[in-house]
Amino acid sequence: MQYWLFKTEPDAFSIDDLANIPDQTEHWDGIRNYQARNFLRDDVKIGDLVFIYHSSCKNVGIVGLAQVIKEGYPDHTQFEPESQHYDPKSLIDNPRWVMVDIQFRQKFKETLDLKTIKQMTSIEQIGLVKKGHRLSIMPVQKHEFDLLLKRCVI
DNA sequence: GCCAACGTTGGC
DNA sequence: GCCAACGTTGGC
Repeated sequence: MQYWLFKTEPDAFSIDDLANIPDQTEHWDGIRNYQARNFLRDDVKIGDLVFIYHSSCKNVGIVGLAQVIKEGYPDHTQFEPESQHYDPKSLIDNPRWVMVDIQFRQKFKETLDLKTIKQMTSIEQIGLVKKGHRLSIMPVQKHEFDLLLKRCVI
């Protein structure tokens, strides 16, 4: 069992959107970064727990928890010319981009904001607070997950 | 909206 | 395979 952090812009898709879908399940499409793709394709497994992180918004931080219920499979939007994520170079019999399905687990009472996360010790290794921090899919170590979850208001 | 820090692209 | 130009990300 592994732990992850998925970023999303709440204006496009938020933790509330996930919670409000009838089966509370959504495919995490649109990832167009090779490192993130490799995580989705090779490492994200059924049962893994996922922090949902809101970026590019007023209240940046971890907002909730989801769980992986389907492992990597082709992201259909890469083949849709009208999609913002269309990739004309991707071949139907050799898809370049994959996605996973996740299901809502809980929304925290408060956002665990980035500022707080940065102030936490023993968490320096999480990609989120390292230089760059641009991956939209990143692994979280178990001890980091435990520390972060402990700070979340459930 | 700014801008630093990246990743990607493409000419050579 | 190098690397400059370009596009994107994301906090502020």
